Amino acid sequence: MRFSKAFIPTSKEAPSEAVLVSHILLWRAGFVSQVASGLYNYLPLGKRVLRKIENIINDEMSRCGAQEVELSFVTPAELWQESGRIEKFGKELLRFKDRKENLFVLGPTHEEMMVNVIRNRLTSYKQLPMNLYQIKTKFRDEARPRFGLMRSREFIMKDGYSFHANEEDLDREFEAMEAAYKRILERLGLEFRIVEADSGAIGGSGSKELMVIADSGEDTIAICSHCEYGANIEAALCSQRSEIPEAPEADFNKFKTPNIKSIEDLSNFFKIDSFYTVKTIAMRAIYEEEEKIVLFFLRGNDTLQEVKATNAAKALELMDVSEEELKDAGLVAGFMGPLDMNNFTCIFDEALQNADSMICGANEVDYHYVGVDMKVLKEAEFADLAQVQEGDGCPYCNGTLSFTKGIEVGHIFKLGTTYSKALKAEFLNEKGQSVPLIMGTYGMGVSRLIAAVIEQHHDEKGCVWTKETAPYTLNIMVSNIKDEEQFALGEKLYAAFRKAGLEVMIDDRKERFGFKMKDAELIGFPYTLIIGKELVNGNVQLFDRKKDEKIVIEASKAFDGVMDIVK
RNA sequence: CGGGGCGUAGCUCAGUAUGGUUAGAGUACCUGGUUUGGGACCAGGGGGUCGAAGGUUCGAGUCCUUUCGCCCCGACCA
Repeated sequence: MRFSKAFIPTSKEAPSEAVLVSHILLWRAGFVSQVASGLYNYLPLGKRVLRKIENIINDEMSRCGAQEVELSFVTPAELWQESGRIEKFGKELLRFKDRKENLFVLGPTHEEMMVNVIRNRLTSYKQLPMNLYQIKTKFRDEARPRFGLMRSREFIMKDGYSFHANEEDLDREFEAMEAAYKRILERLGLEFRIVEADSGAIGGSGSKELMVIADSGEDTIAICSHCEYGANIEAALCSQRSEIPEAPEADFNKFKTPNIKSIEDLSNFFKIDSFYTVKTIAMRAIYEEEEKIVLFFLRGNDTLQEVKATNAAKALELMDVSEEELKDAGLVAGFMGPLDMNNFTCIFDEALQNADSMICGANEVDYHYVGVDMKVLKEAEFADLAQVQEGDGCPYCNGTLSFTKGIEVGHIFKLGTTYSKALKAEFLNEKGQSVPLIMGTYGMGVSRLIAAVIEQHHDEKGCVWTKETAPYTLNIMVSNIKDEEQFALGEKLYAAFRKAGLEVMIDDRKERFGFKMKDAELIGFPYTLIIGKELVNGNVQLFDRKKDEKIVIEASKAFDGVMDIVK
């Protein structure tokens, strides 16, 4: 491509609404432009990068025997009613009617559509397993799109779906997909971590997220200092505390604790470690049919992990409860405790199992119980509710956990039969029984990956694309196009590199050296071949964007010299 | 959906407190010239329904009302 003819609107200044470095640079370098909140145009350079990433994905998918399809973006609302997700997705589903008044939605993900495609077509165990995927525009009418391509409403996702006759085969495919996703991210040159994720209300036996490490990430992940363990904080586990503080000695008793409401006040008041206090958190749990107050109990030094709590309560979501509402329910803010709470659903954190010598609220203003043995609570429901903290022990080795921020670029999921049951996608097994297909789903945010690559690969001058992601591998920069020798050599090399199949751009614009160099650095070509003032000495220079250095090459050997480095 | 901020040239922004020439600057763009190794210089030029609608006023970018859009924090996010 000739720069003089290319549509690459670069800009010295950043748009005021952009905050994230990837958003700023992709905009400034002319890769994307914004249409409206959460809607972006891909300009020629952006489209090329997009295709690069898609090619890598396609390559790795075909190595795994997955087949590419393309499903309709507009999907009949009926399918969403059938699966029950039309309510669940709520306003994120963009709905509209056609001229015949039929209701449709723009696909935010395609489980329903894919199941619809294969049901009554994958009907025998002999046809299994099957893995079908697509790379396609998705639309989710997010309440709050932000951070440029990172979280847009219209975005491009690779979504794959596999179908199996049994759980073992799903496990095998899940691992194969994990390995494939790992290879994709490695080829893209990303530093990432595959972490355990919350499987959420969808159920299924497991899910993993692919997190690109970046300070700008929206997710917090806990990673082990020693082993491979990593988990989204929503699902992270930790080992049991190794150092147990000395237990306070006290017989069971009711104690006057005037105006002592917080855990901090309580541990100061009794001069004990908050480990021996019981934290009580009341939440309003929302269910499909009803809503009710659920009480969660943890050790005072732990904090409630809301996603874990939501799962433990099997609720759709949890809402905060105001002091007013607590009072109406007969609860005393600041003095709630687990004893005699038969009227409420109570869930205890596992750390409270067999806990002794505890201090907890007496459900009476200004009173706490001391010396409580949790064993008095018969048939209490225990679950993992506490959020892991930095420094906690790894659940699998003796390493410690630290927190880092990640960008979720992929999510792979063992779905099981949730959708095949809802949409009645069944096959005949070896025994001739009709059973639902067992499914896995594998998502990867392609447009988000573009932003993630730049989040990790940039400097103060601009983008630094890796060889596999760059829109063009080589930029030939003719310093002064009025210099006939420079111009002629540039054209000659441009033709030669093109013939050799290299993705090459020639900057033949009537601009000065500095101007063109700034653009080259902003755009982030991995290599720029500078044909300039050194030519009178018989030399050209190859600028390496990542190393930020120029090496001199004899002009007569430019082609081979560059090919050796660039290929 | 709650809280906050901002809408003036393609982009960055001044002007709005206290209403008053023909609405400005930088940058980008066009023409001519000079220049040619780090976003050059000189001269000339094009480009604006001041987000929109309504109102107050002799007069509104500026005041009032309504509304739309964009960004940030939070809620939310298979």
